[in-house]
Amino acid sequence: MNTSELPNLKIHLSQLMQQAVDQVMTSDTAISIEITRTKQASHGDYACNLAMQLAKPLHKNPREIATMLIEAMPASPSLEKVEVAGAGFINFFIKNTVKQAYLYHILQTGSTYGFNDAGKGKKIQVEFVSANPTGPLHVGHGRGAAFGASLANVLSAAGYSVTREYYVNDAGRQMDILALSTWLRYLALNDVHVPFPENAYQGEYVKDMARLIYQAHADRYVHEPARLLDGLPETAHETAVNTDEDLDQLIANAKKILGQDYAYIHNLVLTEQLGDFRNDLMEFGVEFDTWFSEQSLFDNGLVAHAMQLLEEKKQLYRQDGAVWFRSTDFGDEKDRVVQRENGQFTYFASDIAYHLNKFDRGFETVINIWGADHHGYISRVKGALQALQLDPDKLKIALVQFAVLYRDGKKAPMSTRSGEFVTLRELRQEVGKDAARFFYVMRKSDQHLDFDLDLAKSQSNENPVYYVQYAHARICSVLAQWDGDPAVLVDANTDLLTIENELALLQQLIDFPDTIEAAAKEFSPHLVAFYLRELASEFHSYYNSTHFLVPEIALMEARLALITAIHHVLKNGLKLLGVDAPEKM
RNA sequence: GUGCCCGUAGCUCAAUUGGAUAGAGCACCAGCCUUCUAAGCUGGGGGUUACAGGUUCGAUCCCUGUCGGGCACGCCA
Repeated sequence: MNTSELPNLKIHLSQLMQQAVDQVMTSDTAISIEITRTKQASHGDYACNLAMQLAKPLHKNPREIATMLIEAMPASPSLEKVEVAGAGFINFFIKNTVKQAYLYHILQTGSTYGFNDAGKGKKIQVEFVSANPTGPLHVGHGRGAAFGASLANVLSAAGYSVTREYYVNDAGRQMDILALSTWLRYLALNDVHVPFPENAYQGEYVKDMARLIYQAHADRYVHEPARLLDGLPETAHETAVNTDEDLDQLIANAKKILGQDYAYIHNLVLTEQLGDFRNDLMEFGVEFDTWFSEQSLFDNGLVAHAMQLLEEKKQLYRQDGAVWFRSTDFGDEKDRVVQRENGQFTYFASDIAYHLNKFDRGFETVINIWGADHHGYISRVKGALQALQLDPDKLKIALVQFAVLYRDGKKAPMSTRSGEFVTLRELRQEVGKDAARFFYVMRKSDQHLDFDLDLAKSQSNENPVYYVQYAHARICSVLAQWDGDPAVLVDANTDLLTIENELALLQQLIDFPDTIEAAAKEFSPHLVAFYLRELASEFHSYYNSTHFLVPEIALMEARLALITAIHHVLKNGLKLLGVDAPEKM
């Protein structure tokens, strides 16, 4: 058999059904032919529910239609038999020889088996994490990172041309607050003490950055501390401030006092934080093609440009000294401010410019991965796209629910500002990259995730990742003991793979490309995780019931060919999820 | 109060998006190492899919209502 032209069985069957439909149907009723895998062996390998769908338009009972379709269907060398079952299902039984023949295909494609061209090379962008560079990444960001990276990998494997992007919020007030926080800590190192604002960044990493400046420049950035509390209430000398207004006044004072030097502080904290993120994410197996600066949107005039376009389309108006976008025209609950009374653009304004820019860069589909707390933001961004005459359906928002941390059976507090959180780095150090990555994508992204730290730390066999990795390691171990040339396995006589376990494994291997395609289509990398666990389960069962290194050479090589194929699929699948496939455990 | 998401075994989660008898893992019970790694395997009990209606050949999935949980309702990001 020519292995390079092996048909995708689902596509093959749907083509057969299409030809049957063309024979049976005279009118051109709109139909969609869905071929699904069956759950039970007695129902064959694949099923089609078309006859039930056609019952109403044809005014006939489904079983009768099913019989007609089967009779009209061209013969296929791949099929053992086709049956009508249940209420009108058409069940397809695939010949064992076809399943066995797939093994050659898998062995030949190896590290690329499972990849397909469902995406047809369409340019797609995945923007994820995009956390404010104002403090270390925590376990909440970890979920977005794991989900986004896995989704991007899956999309890539499904034939899309994927760009992974991180949007850096380097332009806003939060960065000013971090710069101020760092400078105040630095002043303290120089014995200039001001009560540290309650709503500034409290974390230790702020003190670390302050120390960095102090060690390199001593008191170089201590200027006129007496003016620091200008315009603030008298109490600010004794008690820490805690209102937004007071904090903004402090920032303004800092900018005035530091002058040109403010940019140095601002830039240093940004560089430090981004460097830390990049390193942290890299060790988590997450890398980006583009780090896109929000500030660059202002510097390159893209925000002004976007605002001008909206203005031309009469989508902006002035009220109470601010500039508003008519998002209610596009289904939002209320209109939104794009430029504040003080002249500053809002985050929303730069976000409009950013999304306009994404489509200007030629992406056919743009995926944003957001925390679930941002869901109220969707309608205004899509509204803005619509106002700019872009198709809002080309922007897909994948909301990732929060990961709630449990320690000693109790909820762990999570607050970035107060510095009370478990960092992603700590999580990795405690449970390992692989367990963390797998754990994160074991759940559907729109489900809340209970992250039990004690369980994850325990390194016990409750961690599902070990189960899959162990299957991989066992195969490597067997192949090492065999110590033969893997090339000979391509010529193995796969007709000898006839026991139930082996045929089930073959079918699962055949399913792998379909799983990747479904995961890409549904933005559901968890399907890959579940698939891998099921494959590992079937393999472990096989391993326990059947000996591979048997004296009969032909039988041994057939079995080794099978487990080699499993080895490839486990490895390829784990790679999509950012999990290592160790050869020994 | 209004909007969005969610509610499935004791616990944590699936269910090919409307398909056949709702499945796994933990936990619990009983077995399997003289044999390629026991981080494994085999068997067992566990369910009114929160509740009540509706739509149709068929509903965990779609619609309405009730209850319960999360999130969002800024000239913050």
